[in-house]
Amino acid sequence: MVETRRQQIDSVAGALFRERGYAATSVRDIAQRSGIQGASLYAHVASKEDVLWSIVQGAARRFHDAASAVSEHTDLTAADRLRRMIQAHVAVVTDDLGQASVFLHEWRHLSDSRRAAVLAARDTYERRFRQVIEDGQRSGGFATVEAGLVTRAILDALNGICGWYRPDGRSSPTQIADHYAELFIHALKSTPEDPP
Amino acid sequence: MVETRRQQIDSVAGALFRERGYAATSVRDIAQRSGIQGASLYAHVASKEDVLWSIVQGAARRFHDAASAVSEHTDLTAADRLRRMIQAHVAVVTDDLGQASVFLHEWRHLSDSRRAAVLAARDTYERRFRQVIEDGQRSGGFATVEAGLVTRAILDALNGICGWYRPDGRSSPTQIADHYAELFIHALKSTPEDPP
DNA sequence: AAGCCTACCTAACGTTTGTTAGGAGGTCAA
DNA sequence: TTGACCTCCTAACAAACGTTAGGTAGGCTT
Repeated sequence: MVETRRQQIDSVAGALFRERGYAATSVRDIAQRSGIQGASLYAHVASKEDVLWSIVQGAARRFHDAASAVSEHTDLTAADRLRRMIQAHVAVVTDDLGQASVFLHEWRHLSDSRRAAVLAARDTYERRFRQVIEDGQRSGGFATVEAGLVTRAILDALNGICGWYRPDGRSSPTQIADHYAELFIHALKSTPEDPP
Repeated sequence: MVETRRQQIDSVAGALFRERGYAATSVRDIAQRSGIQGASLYAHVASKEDVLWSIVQGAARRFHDAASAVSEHTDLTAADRLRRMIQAHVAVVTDDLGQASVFLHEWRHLSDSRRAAVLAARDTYERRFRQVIEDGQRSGGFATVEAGLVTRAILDALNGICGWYRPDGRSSPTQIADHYAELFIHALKSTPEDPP
């Protein structure tokens, strides 16, 4: 499949926004790295914000799809579901660092209604994690800790990967995901002092 | 103690940089919220970057001091040291969200040499956490997990507090710190399958 | 060959940005 | 009272910004 110019622009912009932030990236920067002049970008996009929106939407869909695929497996234990959700999240983040990073950090530059839509999507996504933790607490596998705070800790840790992950680094996405899953699941496992 | 205009500017700028990002905050924004006109800011600061640098330096010092105070307690177990470091970190973050957030997220807008200095300070700070984890692994209290990855997870989770903490929220800084400390220390505790 | 469409270039525009320079008013010390 | 200093205001500057408009070249279809 041949990448269209629009797809290239989105990809280039995603990387630049990750490197510099949305506000510190100009349309001339994006165009230059795409191999065209600044104003030529407008043959493909309506506005700078449209590029941001396109990237954010793409990421939102990927995170949503990834989480949905796991959520439907109610036959699994909460621990296994959490593991799979962590694995899915890490996969989405590391598969396109620019896109994920923009979704996680640059959405605030969107105009009001779009920003509200993104926040809603992020809340929905976060609630899926929280639900799994609460399910685990109800079924007794997980300790009765503050589910909201734990959810935040997990997601912030997962989202931080955007900042330091390098494809040529020591750990592969799968290894990172497995380590993180082990860490947080172990953190949540009931101890003898917390009987169900 | 009366706040000087410079201190006010740093404080205001810290909050604005946290809300909007450095690049999307203009000197006119900072001045306006400080109660003066844009160009008047230059009676107090040399440049916009100088404001950023001032904030980043202040935060760097606070994080460093907080961690140093704990590191010196080699009489404590690794778990207790980690607990105290987490508590100290949360205290610094929540005590001045703007300053902490800028140190954690906006430093990349500094010029090259200053940016390098900040990165070095951040690395030093991160290494303190890692050292405690490795000490715990050596003494047997902590599981033999990837210390680097665990350090990243912990710090990313702690740094994420900048984004969602509200002084009028449900949890006080102390509660958050205690929950997070319990979570990560429990995550690191050896299990029966990991004998020392 | 002619016409249409797409994808680009170039020039330009109005706005915003970080910053400089000159001036005025208020305060303080001699 | 005078002079120096500080803190602000205002005007202005050069550069950068996101974007629009007009034009050209190439490819495709009839």
